[in-house]
Amino acid sequence: MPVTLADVAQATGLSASTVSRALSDPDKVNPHTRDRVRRAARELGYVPNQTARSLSSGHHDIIGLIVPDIANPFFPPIIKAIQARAGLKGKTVIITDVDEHPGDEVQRAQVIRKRVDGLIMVSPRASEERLHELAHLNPIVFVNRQVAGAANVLVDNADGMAEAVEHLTALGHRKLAYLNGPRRSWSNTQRREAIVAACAAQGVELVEYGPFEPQIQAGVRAADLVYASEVTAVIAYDDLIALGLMTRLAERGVRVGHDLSVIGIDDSPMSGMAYPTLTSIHVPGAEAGMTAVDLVLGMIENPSDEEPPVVQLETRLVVRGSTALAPAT
Amino acid sequence: MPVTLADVAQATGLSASTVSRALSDPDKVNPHTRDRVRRAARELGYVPNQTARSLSSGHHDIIGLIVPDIANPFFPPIIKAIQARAGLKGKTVIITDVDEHPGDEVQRAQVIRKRVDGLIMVSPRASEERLHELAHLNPIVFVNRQVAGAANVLVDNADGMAEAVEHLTALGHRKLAYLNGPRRSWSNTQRREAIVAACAAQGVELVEYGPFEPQIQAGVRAADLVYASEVTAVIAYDDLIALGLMTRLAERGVRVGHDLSVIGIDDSPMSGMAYPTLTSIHVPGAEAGMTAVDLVLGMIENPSDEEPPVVQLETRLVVRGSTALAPAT
DNA sequence: CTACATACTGCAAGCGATTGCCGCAATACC
DNA sequence: GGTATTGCGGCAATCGCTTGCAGTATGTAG
Repeated sequence: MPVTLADVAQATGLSASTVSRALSDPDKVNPHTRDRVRRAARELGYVPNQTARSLSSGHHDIIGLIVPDIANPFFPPIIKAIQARAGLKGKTVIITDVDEHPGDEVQRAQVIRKRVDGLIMVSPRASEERLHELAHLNPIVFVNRQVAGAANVLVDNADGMAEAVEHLTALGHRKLAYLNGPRRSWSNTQRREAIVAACAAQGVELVEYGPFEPQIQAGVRAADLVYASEVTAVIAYDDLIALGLMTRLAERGVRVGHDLSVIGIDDSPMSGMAYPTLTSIHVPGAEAGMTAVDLVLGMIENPSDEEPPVVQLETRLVVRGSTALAPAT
Repeated sequence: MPVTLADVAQATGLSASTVSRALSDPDKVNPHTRDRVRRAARELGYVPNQTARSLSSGHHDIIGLIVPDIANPFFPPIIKAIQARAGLKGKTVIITDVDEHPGDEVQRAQVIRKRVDGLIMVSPRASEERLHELAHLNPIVFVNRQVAGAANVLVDNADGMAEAVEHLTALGHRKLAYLNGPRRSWSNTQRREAIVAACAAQGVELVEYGPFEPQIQAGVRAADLVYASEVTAVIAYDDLIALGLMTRLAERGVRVGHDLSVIGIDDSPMSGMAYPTLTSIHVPGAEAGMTAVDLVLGMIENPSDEEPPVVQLETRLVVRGSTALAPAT
């Protein structure tokens, strides 16, 4: 039913090889022939069968992307950055959402890997050992998650976190809370350690709550814990939790940015749109995505056996309306 | 380098055909042989080459999904519903975000189509003619966009819109604004016509603004227009615009849900989390997604030449905190 | 006029699976 | 015990395209 290369060949009286070359390697064929082929292809409505092409050529011109949860606003900008960058290089991106099921990640990666030239996994949740199994299906790069022996694009939370604590102390806060993310989250470990270090360095008292899932609902739940405590400022594992927190606090009559300061992490698009606007630690997701694409593409072009590259990106605090002077005691 | 079927065949002393059957059609082979093959495959680390499998079998066990913008919170629930439903039936979903570039949609669809067994396009932005070209690459189903001659899952905005206007008039509002979505958006046309009809039916004065892009920023811009007008209630093309509107109005000291009522459309996850919570017209995205999957799968199983199915889903109003009695004049 | 590049194009061998058809042996039946 | 059945497994064709190699024609040089 569908038009194949052979049909075009027959229509033009040429061989399949020539048609193939005319279409995908124009320099190797006589300009006149090329045009004739192109015209015929167009007229017949020929669309190359990518599957066949991949099978014989060995590449797909696709890069695979695995994210934990597209509903989390942290990811879309990353995804878009990746798509844009890949598009620039003539690659298509296919996205898979594993819906926060760590168990699926590895398996999905294995399957997808067979259909793409390279893989990018953003913030994978699976255990280090399991991810390690994946390191071998090069090219693969892990974003926002350290996996020894594999290409990594990492985000260093320390700077931003230090800035955040510094910002709060400057505003007079002396006791603050950290709302933990998922217990097994690598990011949470990083962030938690960074804040503990920052608080210790700056002599601020820290209490912890959680773990909380990176969802608005969890922030709502967190709000009541915070409300009952005596902290004057809160740093949340991510913007979603911060947002849920703010909403719930507003309901209970707490004026965020006045009675209580809140800082989120990720600097997702929502943070500028909440009310009050959310002070947040900017995580360079888009840059990370673009870097990841460059790494994958690089690894595709010259697959070396050298130690895979590791890139570190930095975070910084973006101050908005949710942080203010500590209330007088 | 990679282990192939032939390798497993050689290792077991069997033929490739037998190995193939043992792996993908277990009943056609002796249990003992089957186990032997499985073990060998496991030991060798054999992973079937999906590309080859697709080429020869003609199917991919994948369904393609094209969405305009994953950053728009309206889509993730749909995407997840689609993935869940497809997963249940043993299919994988690959997502492509066309980033609101209508021009890309058709081309992307053509390309993707070659790698999947069926296609779902959610809220495509391209013109009807262009979409019509796609109708032929069956199975394909359009969600939230009517394309004559193709399978459709449509959402009827009329009910929800009527409820919304009714709700507002019951609260005493007599003059309201509609914030238009993108000019060429099919949904916007539907919604606009529905609200015009509802207002006419209920004797309410209507003013229109826009078009606005479905983004929070656009809502911010809309806010100033609304502020300067004399309406007491606003219905926005979607929740994002409504959210941006509310944020900006809050900044300007307008108490939404008191001085002014706001209704969004989509009932996206954000709406319950804003402050005040956003009254919104619930659009059954998840149901639409699931239905779409069922349609595609159905069309794959028995490709008929009959008129492709069209399913209509309904909307309803979900009242939250952003709507209240009209202020006394 | 022969000899040798040069430029295109065709041949045919894959890529790695699936699958219809056939043959063989073991089992069943009478 | 002879023949019809049935169950397994192998052969080989096929999916649609790419690509190394070889062949032919044209052009240039000697």
